[in-house]
Amino acid sequence: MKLNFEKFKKDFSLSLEDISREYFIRNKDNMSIKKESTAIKNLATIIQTTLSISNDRGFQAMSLRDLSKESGLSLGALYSYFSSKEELFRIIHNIGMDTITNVLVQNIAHCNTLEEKLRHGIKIHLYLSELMGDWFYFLYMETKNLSKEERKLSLQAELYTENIFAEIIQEGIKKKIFQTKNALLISSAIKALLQDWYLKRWKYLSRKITVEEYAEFVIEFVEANLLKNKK
Amino acid sequence: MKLNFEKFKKDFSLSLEDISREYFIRNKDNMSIKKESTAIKNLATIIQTTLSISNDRGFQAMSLRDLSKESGLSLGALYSYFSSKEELFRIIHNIGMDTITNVLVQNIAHCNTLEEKLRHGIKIHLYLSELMGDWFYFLYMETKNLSKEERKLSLQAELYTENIFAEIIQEGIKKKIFQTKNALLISSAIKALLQDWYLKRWKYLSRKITVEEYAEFVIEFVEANLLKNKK
DNA sequence: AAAAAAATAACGAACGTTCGTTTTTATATT
DNA sequence: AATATAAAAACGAACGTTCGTTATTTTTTT
Repeated sequence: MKLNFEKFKKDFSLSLEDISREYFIRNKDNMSIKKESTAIKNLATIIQTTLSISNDRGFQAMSLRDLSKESGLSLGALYSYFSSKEELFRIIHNIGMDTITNVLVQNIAHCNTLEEKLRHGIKIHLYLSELMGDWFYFLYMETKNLSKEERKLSLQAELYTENIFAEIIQEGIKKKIFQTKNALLISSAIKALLQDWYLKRWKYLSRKITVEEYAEFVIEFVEANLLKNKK
Repeated sequence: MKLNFEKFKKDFSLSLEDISREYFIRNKDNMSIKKESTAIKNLATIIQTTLSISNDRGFQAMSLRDLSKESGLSLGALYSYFSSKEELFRIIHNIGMDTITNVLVQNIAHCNTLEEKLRHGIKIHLYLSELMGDWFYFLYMETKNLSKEERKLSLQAELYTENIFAEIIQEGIKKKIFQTKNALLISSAIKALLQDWYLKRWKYLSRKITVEEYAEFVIEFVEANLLKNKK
């Protein structure tokens, strides 16, 4: 049950090609590209290049000519994989959301104690964002491109994660394991600390802090509050 | 010495007009608008509208026709206040950076105890970001528009704030007031929690959490770590 | 040779920007 | 005080360029 990053990384087999394959299989009827291997290869390239340019200069600032040049596909070829720039955004956004949500849901393990549950949740989030940093950063920074209604859905996803922690803490309070008046604020703070890891990658990278070290820190930081008068 | 938001708000007299006035006076030689009152009025409108559109849809997504329409100034008139869209960005970015830095530097008070100093720093940051939320959000989300070199300067500003807290904590460790192995990580976490306040305004607003409540929470949250084995 | 995929070329709309003109405001003259 | 003149500010149509997108042609694969 003891989770570390190496183990998570090994079990986490989702490559960009896997993600592209799943998308192709689900949507092959509406796609003009017939051959699976070609579709997957190019989809993976397109997504990777888009994430890379967007995270550097912004999705709006990326022209399709940029994408063409940096992906090695012609303008015409690109349009075999999406019908508009807006759709390209939606594809990446939706794939990212779904993938992340699925991995999180599947990995929220049933631990023995609530303390373990809390630690486990924090680690899973951090480890996943370590492996899918591009996606997390993109989803966070490019929400502006969504319509008003789509944004609301995106906000609910934010609250969803927060709620997972809130529920653990609430239950802990009932069972008198945790002690705090601010269960929701603490959940919110946890979320902020988890996000900092992928929003400020450059900082932690330059300081040579590993994801495991950071996870330990966050856990300690949070537990110092929840177990304040316990120890 | 006891600081609360109401007091800070009253003492903080900087309006958008004040900021525009200072910019005008500094740059009047290079400006085609001669009359101070006109320049200030329109500069304030331009800045406010740009911040508003940018924070909603993104600076890149804002066309100058949008800005013209929503500010009430014609396309031609706009170009009397800046020489290019890029310059408009730089003007707002630089004014924002300078203003915020100045206010912070001026308000880092010399408190009696280190604990007070820490609390004071947290409050000042939160109160200021409460009053200048638009600017903070803009500066955070639109860094992409800067050149590589300008970005580096921007990152150093991020580290500057962090360092203020790091130094307080370091000193506290020396004097055996605080206790932690992770002074820098805690500073980094403080920064993340302060940023969450203006990055997730919608969330805290909808939960009706006031800036004072949040400040109290952050202080409590941090002190629980620094004073762990003290109480 | 037929089908699929990629590359090329072209289109109209929208962009940032400029500029000749008009409107408004301030100054000078009667 | 009223009028004439000059300066300042605002206007919006038009320019060249770049954008997303589509139609056509070429290349590759089966």
